[in-house]
Amino acid sequence: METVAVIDFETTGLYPQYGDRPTEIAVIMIRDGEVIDRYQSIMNAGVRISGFITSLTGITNQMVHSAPPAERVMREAAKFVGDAPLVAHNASFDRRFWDTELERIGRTRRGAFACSMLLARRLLPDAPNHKLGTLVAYAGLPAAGVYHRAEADAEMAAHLTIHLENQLAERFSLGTVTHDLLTQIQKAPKHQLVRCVERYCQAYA
DNA sequence: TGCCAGGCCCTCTTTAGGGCCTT
Repeated sequence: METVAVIDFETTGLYPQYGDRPTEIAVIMIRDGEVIDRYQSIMNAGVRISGFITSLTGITNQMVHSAPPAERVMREAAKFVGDAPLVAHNASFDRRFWDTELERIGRTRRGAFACSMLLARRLLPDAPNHKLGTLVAYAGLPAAGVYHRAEADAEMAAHLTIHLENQLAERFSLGTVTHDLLTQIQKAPKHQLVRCVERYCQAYA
């Protein structure tokens, strides 16, 4: 599989359109089933962190106060990702922050997003739920550190993505699993997983 | 925590509503 960037944001809240900003980002680069590189940084976006977010993530106002500005961190992160296609757990959330922060520095996203949660709903339908931590435990993957910190969550999402690729390759006897196939699967109706993979294989055989 | 989203899925559905998942 091509090199893919698995990203995770910690933020001040859920809604960039209402002023929420990132406090931390991590990017885990994976290729051929292995982690090959990583980037992580806390960032200062000039927005106060609530007590709830500090209790959730452990990231304090003091920590971001001494961190580099969000614009600098996002430029570094965008350069690190380059043209690689992206993956995030519940990607609709990270995609909104990624696109909003890139717009702030005058850039636009180049790679498509795949979502490990949507993929897990199709490939691991019997999991108790499809939270990142639950899926990591369900699949027997190693916990990568403290939940709700960007690097640990991105690392676990990366291992989950690799696991889902392996499940897909094994189930459908695929030599390689492309990021494009992942985005096709997550867009297909849940009950049409088999048909979606078959169509993809026929089109690119 | 606030009661601010969005895309997906399920069902007591389709002229709808609620839960999941992310911080």
